[in-house]
This record gives sequence, structure tokens and C-alpha cells, in this order.
Amino acid sequence: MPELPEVETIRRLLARRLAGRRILRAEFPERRSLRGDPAKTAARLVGQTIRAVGRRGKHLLIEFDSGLLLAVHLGMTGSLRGGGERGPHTRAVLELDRGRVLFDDPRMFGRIELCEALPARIARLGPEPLETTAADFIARLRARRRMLKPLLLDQAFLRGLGNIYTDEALFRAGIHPRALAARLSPERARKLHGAIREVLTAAIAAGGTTISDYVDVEGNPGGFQVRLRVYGRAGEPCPRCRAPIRRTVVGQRGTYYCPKCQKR
DNA sequence: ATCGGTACCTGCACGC
DNA sequence: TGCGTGCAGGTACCGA
Repeated sequence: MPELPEVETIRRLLARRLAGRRILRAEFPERRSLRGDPAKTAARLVGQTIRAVGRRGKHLLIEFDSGLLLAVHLGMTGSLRGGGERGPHTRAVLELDRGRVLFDDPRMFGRIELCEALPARIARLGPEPLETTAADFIARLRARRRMLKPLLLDQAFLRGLGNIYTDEALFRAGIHPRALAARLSPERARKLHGAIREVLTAAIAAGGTTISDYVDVEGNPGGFQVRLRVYGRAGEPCPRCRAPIRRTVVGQRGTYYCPKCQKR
């Protein structure tokens, strides 16, 4: 479900809600949603005060005064709720000195981990798409012999893009999802860098994309779905040339693109 | 390095 | 109504 813009939207709301709060109780009713032992993790969390909420790619990082870190990945269907009662898919509950936060995740692809430092798994991800420079991005593309779509989805190359925003960025840049990274001209690579920045920035401003179930901490859906140009629009006319948008599969992922506007 | 396949899960839409 | 199928915003691991 959530890609960078959704996670960033959640991070901002969570930061406001959680900064300075203390954990009174924690519960992990679903062992598989947690890396580590549920009882031990819960015990270590009690009494911890939240300093800040950060983000690396699609990972949320709840930082405590003690230096401990609660890393949350929402997977495909994970969501965080500020308040309310637990439901059938509640996988974690943090009871605070004011309010509570619940982690719901029907498909259980999401994970929570309490750690003392940034886990290697997260530390070794690629750069933030909104922080990397065009020059660096172009140089790194050049070094890869791979199709663009799977490369952009690879979190070790760039952290935060998922299926939706990859397709949207490639469309905006006029580049075919199967185009080979190393063969892109510097000008087209620069255009792709700009397209990624634009689509992510606009999506964050709109509060993310809701296809079926994404909601933020307050339960509000995103607003960017109405501005998607190709994702989920197979058969509809391309907003630029009116040719029908096509759906195909690239790297085992459903992929939407305009066969006329997007060239290899 | 890169690719394809599989696995992990549940829920929903769809066709019959 | 019920059942089978395919699909879904993500990641990890395996062998080729």
C-alpha cells in the first residue's frame, strides 16, 4: 500500500501526535508482525519517551530519548491509527500517557522492530529520492545494466518508490518501463530525476494516494489518486496523446504506460 | 549483477 | 449463494 508519500504523510501526523509522549504499555498480539520477542519488546518499551519520528524510504522510525528506535514498515496493507479500539487486524498497540497508536495490517507483510541502532537492512538502502542530486542520480543510472522499472523499485538503488510512483514518474519522463538504465541519455536521465521529484512532491502535498484502503493516522484517505496519469488506467486515453494506456507485466509487477509517449 | 520464480498473507472482484 | 481464480500499494531468498 504505502510508498514514500504515504509514509511521509503518516510521519508528519505521527510526529505531531507522538513527540514527548511516554509509553505506558505495549502489546503485540501477532508474533509474525514483530521482529523479536513480543513480551520482551513490550517490556522494553514501557516508560520510553518519544523524541521524534523519522523516515528512511518506506520505513518509519520512532526515536526515543534513550536512543532506542522502533522501526515500522507498513508492508502492503499496514496502517497506523491514532486512537480507537482494536480490530480484527490489529497487530500492535502502543498505549501512551495521552492517547494510543494501533498498528493494523490485514496481510501481515508489515514488520515492527525495536532496535538499538539503525538495522543494516535499513541502513544499506539507496539515497532518498528527494535528496539525491541529478548528477549523482545520472551517474548511478549509468552504472546499471537493468530495466528501469525494476531498478527504480529496488530500494537499494533508491529508497521510497513503489509500483504507483514508479509508473507515474516514467510516464512523466516519457520513458518506457523496459528501457535499460545504462543506455539512457544524460538528458533523459535528468528528466527522469525531475519527474521523480515532481510526482513525489505533488503526492506528498496531496496527502498520498488511496487506491482502496490507504488512510493516514487520522483515518483520512489521500487525494493524489485523481491525479494519477497512468497507474490503474488501462484502456483509458493517455492524458497527453489520447492513445489507450496499456497494462503489462515487468519484473512480475503490473505496469501501466503509454505505448506512444514512452520510448525505450 | 541481474533475472525469474517462489514465498509470505488476507481480502476483494469477478466469472461461472 | 457458493466456489475457484486472479489480483493487490512490499520484501526476502533461491538458483541460474
